[in-house]
Amino acid sequence: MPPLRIIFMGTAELACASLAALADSGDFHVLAVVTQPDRPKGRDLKLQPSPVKALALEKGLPVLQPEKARHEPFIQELRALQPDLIVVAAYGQILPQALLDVPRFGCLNVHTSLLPKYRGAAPIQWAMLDGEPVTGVTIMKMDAGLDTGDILTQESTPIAEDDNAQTLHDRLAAIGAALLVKTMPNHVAGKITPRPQPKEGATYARKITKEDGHMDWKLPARVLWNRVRGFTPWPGAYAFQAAQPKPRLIKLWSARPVAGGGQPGEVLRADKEGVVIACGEGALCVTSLQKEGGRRMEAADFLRGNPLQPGERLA
RNA sequence: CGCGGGGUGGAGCAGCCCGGUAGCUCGUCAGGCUCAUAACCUGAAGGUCCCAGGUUCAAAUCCUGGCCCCGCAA
Repeated sequence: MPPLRIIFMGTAELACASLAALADSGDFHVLAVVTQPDRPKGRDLKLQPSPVKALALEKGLPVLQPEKARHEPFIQELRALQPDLIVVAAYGQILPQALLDVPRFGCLNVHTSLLPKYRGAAPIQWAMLDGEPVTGVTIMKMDAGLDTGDILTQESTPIAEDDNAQTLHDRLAAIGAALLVKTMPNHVAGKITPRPQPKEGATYARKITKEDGHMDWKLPARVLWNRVRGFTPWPGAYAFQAAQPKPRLIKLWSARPVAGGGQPGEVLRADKEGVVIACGEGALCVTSLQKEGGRRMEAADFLRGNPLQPGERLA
């Protein structure tokens, strides 16, 4: 059997593992990589290629960057490539039915949740924020809805206490890539019967915003602990320390719930073990933190030059 | 040129505005105290103050250029 003719559509870092797996396998011929146009990024607001584009160039694969994938001229361009299959992972645009109809074996999507739970933009973070014990990856046959396509395969992974959104992301990316290359041949061979998603239990994982990372100390420590993990590395869990001329933003990189009580936001202790902050219920021991302008530090290092006194309130 | 903070013994910071002896907390090493210690006491070692120019009698400090790290914004 000749290699499957594949078009890969992806943008974010998450998609890179899948693209690499496809490109490195002899079973697939990647005709083109579709990714979002370069965007201004970084401190100089310079145009930056997406992680997927960077990888594609490294692999010597042709790159397409349409502003809108749904526009007819672009869909015709894809059609002309005569792909057998399109694989989509963290691409960032909704694809219309006309595009989904291009490849004869349809479009597959790598989604980082156990669908129908956590459809949408931020499934990894929300699974963690909700304190789920388990999450996973779903390979689905795409339809025109938002992550509503029929399920081909799924693989789960437990969410560990020391996981954060970054570690979970990396693990899911790897699992997804492996599951994808395993699923594709079986799908093409008709060995998999697509299962419609259960009607019950569907949830939507809305996009995370910068503001979500602002800690609300009135919430229970358990909830804030999940937020610290779920918002690391982006947007980061943060709080403000009173300072002149303006409050200083402090990012909380890692923490664990501990016993304790006090006014929400009050620093109860600050030593090499960490900075213990009272929450609405219980307390949070922050073990790794970073002030604006500074680099990330363990609590002991941070406190040497940035004293936090018991009684001080964070907002 | 999007806005801003920073680079000072091994770690984290102060000193810079207002040039003139390298400071603090911690770590390290040695000694002491102690049943003992991550605790306490005493002492010591350890620094091209990011780099290159400039101003000056004198630069960590002021000026110019460069490199690197980070927060915001996107």
